[in-house]
Amino acid sequence: MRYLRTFELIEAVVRAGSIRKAAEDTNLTASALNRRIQGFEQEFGWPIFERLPRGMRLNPAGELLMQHIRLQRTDLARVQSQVADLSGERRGHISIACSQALLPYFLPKQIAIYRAEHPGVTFSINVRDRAQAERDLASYSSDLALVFEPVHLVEFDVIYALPQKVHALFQNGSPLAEKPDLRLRDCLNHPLVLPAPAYGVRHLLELGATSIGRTLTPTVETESFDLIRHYVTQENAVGFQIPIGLKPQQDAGFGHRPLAERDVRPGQLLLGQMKGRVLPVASSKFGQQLVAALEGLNGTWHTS
Amino acid sequence: MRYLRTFELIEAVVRAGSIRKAAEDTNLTASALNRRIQGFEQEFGWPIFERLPRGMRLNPAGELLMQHIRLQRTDLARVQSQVADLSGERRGHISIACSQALLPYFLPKQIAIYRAEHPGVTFSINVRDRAQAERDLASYSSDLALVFEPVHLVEFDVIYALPQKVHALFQNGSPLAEKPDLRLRDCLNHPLVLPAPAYGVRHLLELGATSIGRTLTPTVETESFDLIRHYVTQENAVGFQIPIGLKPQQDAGFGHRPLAERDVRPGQLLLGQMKGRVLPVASSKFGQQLVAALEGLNGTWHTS
DNA sequence: TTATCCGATGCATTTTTTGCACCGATTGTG
DNA sequence: CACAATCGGTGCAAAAAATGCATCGGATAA
Repeated sequence: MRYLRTFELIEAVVRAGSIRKAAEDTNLTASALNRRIQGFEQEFGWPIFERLPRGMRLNPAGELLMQHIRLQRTDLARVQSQVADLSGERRGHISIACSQALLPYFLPKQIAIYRAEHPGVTFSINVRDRAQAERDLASYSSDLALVFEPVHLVEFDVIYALPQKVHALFQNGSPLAEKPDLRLRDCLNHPLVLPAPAYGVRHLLELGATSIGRTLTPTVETESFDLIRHYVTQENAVGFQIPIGLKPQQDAGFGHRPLAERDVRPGQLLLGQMKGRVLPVASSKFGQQLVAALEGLNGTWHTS
Repeated sequence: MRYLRTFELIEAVVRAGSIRKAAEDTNLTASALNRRIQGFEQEFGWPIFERLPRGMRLNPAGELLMQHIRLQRTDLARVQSQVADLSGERRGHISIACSQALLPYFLPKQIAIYRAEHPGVTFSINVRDRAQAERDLASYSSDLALVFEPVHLVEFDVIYALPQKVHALFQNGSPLAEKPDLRLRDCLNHPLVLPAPAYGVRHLLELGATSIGRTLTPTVETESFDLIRHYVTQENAVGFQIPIGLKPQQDAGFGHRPLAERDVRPGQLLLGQMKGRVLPVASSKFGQQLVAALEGLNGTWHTS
């Protein structure tokens, strides 16, 4: 879009931090770029950058303008998506902020299903923790968020909520597989492989441990759910995950089963969007498909 | 704003209905304008106009684009207003859709009060009936609406609601001024000067008349509240208005008093904005001032 | 039929944008 | 302290884009 060029250039300067660097990125001369910025500021009525001896930085007015630029961009994308939709061809781009647990099975399958019917649609999958996901929505970086136990819930419209018990992962042949009911205290006797404190699973485990007067002392603490899954096959340790990221029969060398609800309360996997925002057609339809898929899981082992 | 020029031109073509007419309005050649439209359509990816033998008309894609253009414009205005606000000077433009009753006293006074403190702010006052007012908000033509008994109330965020009894207007010396309690049936014996059916006062009167088994047969029916006020000074007729458009002591040759509540239920004067929209600073502050002013009226004769 | 109004297009002209060379100012370094 | 390295800003000429003019072909109304 030619008429959005000025905005692109402004964003380039913001990213690069100086006109000269931004000029290289945008295949322009520093002088040309400089004058476009100055020209815009004149039209806009106020400077949007602070001139520092080492470059340019947005001033408060510039920050406000950036919000406008982002809104403008995503709203144009929405219109184009809707226009494509009414001419029959479903095009567009869907950007999702999601928890790691969705990566191995759920999202790949859902994306494949959607793309089978609408090959013109492309996807961005951004792995975000629960706080970042909300920021992503607020800055229009993502259309949909699918996260476990988000924190704030302001500016967040919940489209669907799927309950998820916390599952314990253990080596094949572990005695944990035998008990009629899996208690948290039994797990705590093993070495623990825990997600970092920012994650919802960890938060629920901390709550459960506190209520029985214990503290969690992780042997391995990580941000990678993948590592948790693989580590329990190496040592007789216990890891924790939510079932949507697990297969019903794990044949990768470990087993899993839900923790007793009285020890660790189930969390919620929330599908949401930014409050009040009208999504592009593609994102909206994909959201509907996700709701249907999540509804299908509800009541099955995936939620237990 | 130079970069919005294309949008202005598109709007000009929409208004004029043909490129050649729009070219005159915009001080351009038809050829230049034509090529800008074509250029935009190419960038946008789809035609936005239908080429008719007698001119141009928006196609469905164009209608969607117009929504975007309007949003874009008003959001830019919001940003500029906020920027002006943070640099101390309060600038901006406030657009209000309102009922006629607000014109004689209430709005002029409020605008004057606001402008005394913020001379940089300008106003548009658009007289709209209750249905049009909502459309104005939805199309971003107005920031605030101050209307009596709006109809739909979808997409409408009520900021404040002020109860308003329907008042009867009559010639000085009319027997209607004497009765201890003014009943609707007493008014119906006089010639009636009624607002057109689209107006809230008329609607409430119709309801009241129906409930006592009468019908309203207006001697004069008009869209002008001003005419109603003046007509009752000419003939011994009865007109109807809401008190916010009246002085406590009418010295213009007529008196007024509220109808009994059991005959005609009071309506509500609603201050509102479009649901979910973030208003520019100026509009937002003026809205707060209006709320304070309306609160001050509540409980006084203005609402009785 | 004829006159009229419409959008589209080739070509010359005007306006705008860009690149180049250079300035003054600030900062970090030896 | 000098010196090199950046930074944003500016005058001027070249390149690119937008515009105006003349004109075409098609549809419509009188």
